[in-house]
Amino acid sequence: MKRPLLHPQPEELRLESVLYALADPVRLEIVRRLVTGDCPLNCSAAAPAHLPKSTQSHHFQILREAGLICSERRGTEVVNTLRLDEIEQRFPGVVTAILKAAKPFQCPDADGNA
Amino acid sequence: MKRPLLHPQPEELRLESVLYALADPVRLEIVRRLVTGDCPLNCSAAAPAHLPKSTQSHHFQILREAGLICSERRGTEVVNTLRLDEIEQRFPGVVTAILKAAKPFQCPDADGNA
DNA sequence: TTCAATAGTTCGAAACTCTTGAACTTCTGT
DNA sequence: ACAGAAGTTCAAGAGTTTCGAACTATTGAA
Repeated sequence: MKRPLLHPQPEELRLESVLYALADPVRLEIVRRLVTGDCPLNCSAAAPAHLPKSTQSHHFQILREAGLICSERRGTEVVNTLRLDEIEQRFPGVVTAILKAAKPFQCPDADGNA
Repeated sequence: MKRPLLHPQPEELRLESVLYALADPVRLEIVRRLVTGDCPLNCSAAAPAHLPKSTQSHHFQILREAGLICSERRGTEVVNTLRLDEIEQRFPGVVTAILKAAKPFQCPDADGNA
């Protein structure tokens, strides 16, 4: 079977699902990594080290179905990007405030400045 | 036994717990009711109608232990208030953005103005 | 084309959490 | 002291989460 990584449309995003997805330390960390280096990361690179692959896969599914990330197959790997703009448009300030609160020490911006 | 409604200190608040608490539709609705009418509400008044009391109690416990609400016994009932200022100070913008996103239609303020 | 390696996904079982009725505790008014 | 009101605790069934084992898809040789 081939379920091709379904992503919700912007209108379909549910606030509860977004919060639920971010309420897990592992998933919050994944999102944090995706936002800091703003290039697509494959699953292993985005997830904390030593996390079993099956657990990884589960977390990425939850992030994807909440609409937080977009995952595409690229050869043998799946690369992930944050859907930050869409989420900001639908729920302004929510994810940015969470990400700010989640990392009180380091705050590099998108242009690479510290 | 008498566990006297423990509340975490502001420094003890964990972002994950706050998000987790707000990721449930029932609890989000409770918080929404507590913020709109900004007077203390007892559990039955703050919770959605017809929710079993045991379930109510469970949800209030999670909100309390996440640090989102303060619950005090007042005679035979327990009255609840949002700990909005403390949470805003610890995680600026997070809960306010969530509450804004959670109610796109209605925004009556405390004075009864629309 | 076939093989092995790499990157993820699916399955299944144990551990954990959520929901809810039943029983219990606290406080108030009579 | 008793009945009633408001919550809490307990226990059981349903639903999740975690993670190893088996599986699938893609690539790059041989």
